[in-house]
Amino acid sequence: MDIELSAEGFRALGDPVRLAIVRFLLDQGGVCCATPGRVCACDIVAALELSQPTVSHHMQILTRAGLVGAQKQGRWMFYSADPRRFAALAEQLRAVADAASPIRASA
Amino acid sequence: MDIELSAEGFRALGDPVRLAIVRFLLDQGGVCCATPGRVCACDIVAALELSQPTVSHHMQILTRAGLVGAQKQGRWMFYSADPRRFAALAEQLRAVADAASPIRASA
DNA sequence: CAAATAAATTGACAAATGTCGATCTATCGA
DNA sequence: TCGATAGATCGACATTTGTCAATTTATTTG
Repeated sequence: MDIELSAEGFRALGDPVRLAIVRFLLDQGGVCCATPGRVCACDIVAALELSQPTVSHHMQILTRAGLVGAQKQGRWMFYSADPRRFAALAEQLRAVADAASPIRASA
Repeated sequence: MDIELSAEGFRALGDPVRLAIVRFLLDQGGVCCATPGRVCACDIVAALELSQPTVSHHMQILTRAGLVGAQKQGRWMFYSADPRRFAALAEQLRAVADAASPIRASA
């Protein structure tokens, strides 16, 4: 319901690189150190061919927006998409779609 | 499916002012010249207390992203949220939520 | 402890973004 | 035709954003 919070979520998704990262998190193609359902930062760097600081920056934005969970394990940071947050944002858009439906209660 | 296109949609939603505009489009509280289901730019300027050029700019972003439809009628521009686009984006987020579900097929 | 590795932080910089005042264009009404 | 009004466009400006090289921090291993 909080507009500022929702905007942060959508803004985090409003970048092609970050959408690609999210997609990669789902694919989690079992690269070097991937555990089922989790992907480490190094995998993302390797897969998307971006510099390590750039990936770190994007992950910070995604985690701060609550879209991605981070979990440190030894040297590695494991990331995973948080289904609840995605579901919540999906719900909001669905609500707009329904409210904006051409079939509207005429006054 | 097109990442660049999706990113444009989410980016357009990633601003508190534009979210407020979308919400206002749904409320369409029957201000000065509002027709049921449509709101003119002047209503938005009045309601959100932004300058007219600023509103014009935001509406351009929303329409370019396909989230809002624009229709000129006489002196007025009527805007309305496009349910299809919102539904499409909602679907994408829902798909991520489902794919990222903690209950995953173990290999 | 020392070398190596994963990731965060810092500093820099170009590009994009949000905002407004001023102006221009189009349309309506007298 | 003229004045008023709705909205777009232009120009400017500060802020934010995306990116990387260089450095720092933390952890594992020889």
